[in-house]
Amino acid sequence: MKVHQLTREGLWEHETLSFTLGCKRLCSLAPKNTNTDVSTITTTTTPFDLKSFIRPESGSRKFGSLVDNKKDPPSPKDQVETHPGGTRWNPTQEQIKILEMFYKGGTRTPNTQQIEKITVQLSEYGRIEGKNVFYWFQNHKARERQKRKRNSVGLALSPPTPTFTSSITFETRGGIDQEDSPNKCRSWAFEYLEDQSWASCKEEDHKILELFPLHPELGKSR
Amino acid sequence: MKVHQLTREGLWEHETLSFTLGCKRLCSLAPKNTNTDVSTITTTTTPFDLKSFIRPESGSRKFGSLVDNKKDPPSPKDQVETHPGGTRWNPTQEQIKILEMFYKGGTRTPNTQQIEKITVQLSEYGRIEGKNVFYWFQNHKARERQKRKRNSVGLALSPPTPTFTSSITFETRGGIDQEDSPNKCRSWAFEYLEDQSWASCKEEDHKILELFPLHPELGKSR
DNA sequence: GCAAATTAATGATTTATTCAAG
DNA sequence: CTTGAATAAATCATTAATTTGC
Repeated sequence: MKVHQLTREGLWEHETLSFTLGCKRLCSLAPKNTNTDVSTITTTTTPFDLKSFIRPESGSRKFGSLVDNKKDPPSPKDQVETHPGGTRWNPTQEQIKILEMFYKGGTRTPNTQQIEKITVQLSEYGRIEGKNVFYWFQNHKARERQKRKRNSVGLALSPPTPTFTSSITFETRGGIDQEDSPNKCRSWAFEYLEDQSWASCKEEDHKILELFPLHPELGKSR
Repeated sequence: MKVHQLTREGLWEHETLSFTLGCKRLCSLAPKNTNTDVSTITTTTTPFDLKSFIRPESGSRKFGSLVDNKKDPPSPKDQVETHPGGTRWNPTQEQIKILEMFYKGGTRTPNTQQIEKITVQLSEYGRIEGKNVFYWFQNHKARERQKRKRNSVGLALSPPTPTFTSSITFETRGGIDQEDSPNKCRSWAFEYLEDQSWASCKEEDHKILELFPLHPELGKSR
């Protein structure tokens, strides 16, 4: 359904400077042996899925020395549900469950640290990358939003009882589950690039994590 | 799939795991001594601007062993223009110049590798982070777009000559400077997290960069 | 039963908007 | 008022559910 729109008109030719690169499209075929490195405690991914050489960028590994805590295959129900081919992330039941717990707990736009934390934990149940976590929250939030909107519109349009028909939209309002507001503190993944405080974070987990309340501010939503 | 559908009505109370985090808002006050580490060749930033301890997360450095190519103070015109206070990036003339070159060369949404490359290069002229480069392209693209739209609308609305009034919008059309289309290959910064192929990239710069054409595909624009 | 065809979900990207520093 | 930074909305694309004809 819905084929791609239509290509823009341009025909562009070259990049002035010789920057080129590995096409992500292709890369995505390679599993790109996730976490392991930066992740801290319990990582579970396989060392490297061969085939990773399909992907030019991933080239050589990089400081493999660093955290060489490369266990062998995962633990729980390992592969099976973890995108075997290596394309896009396919969350397992447990992963979804945990993610939803966070969501219900109020997490909407986790910052880099949170993302990595969550990623590490979820990696217990299958391969997963930080970006998957990030995207999940993005999408989940957006889709809850549109679902709610759709509902409210539906209710507004459909004639019958605008009265409280029990809790149809449950507690998705008020109380804890607010739109998002706080947490704008989320920094971006590039932080890893610049100051990879993550590697060191390992030892300060608790110390750091307790420094700030999860919802430091509440006003200033947008 | 589709299972978890309505696990929602839960009541979650606490975040099972004790995730909390460091607020980015605060962090951004700290310069967070950029690149140095990951960057490859010619890095120029100062080792670390002290004051970085304002930021809780940045804690200790991290594998300083890895690329210890930490030169001392920059070279060209060092600090001066590089956000002294430490808030947001304030590009120097040279940086803008180079960025525009890339833009005119056709770069719109550089991928992680490109970003880092560019960042390294630009860091010659002042402090800069990968995300600055990313945002610059995002904003520049968007604003060129809206500028163009505004112009075309303006022309459409204002009665006079819809004929070619020379090149008002210069080469922002056709030829080299197309909208964006390709380059969807851009991967996200999280890649650094997962597979930090960057560290190794240093030695394979040319090798890797020449593997793929910049605009591998042309259809499927959006 | 089962595999191709279709549809529904949802992961991943890009674009549009908004916020706010300077 | 320009523009760096960040978020939300829209869109694309792939996977799994499901339907359908055999």
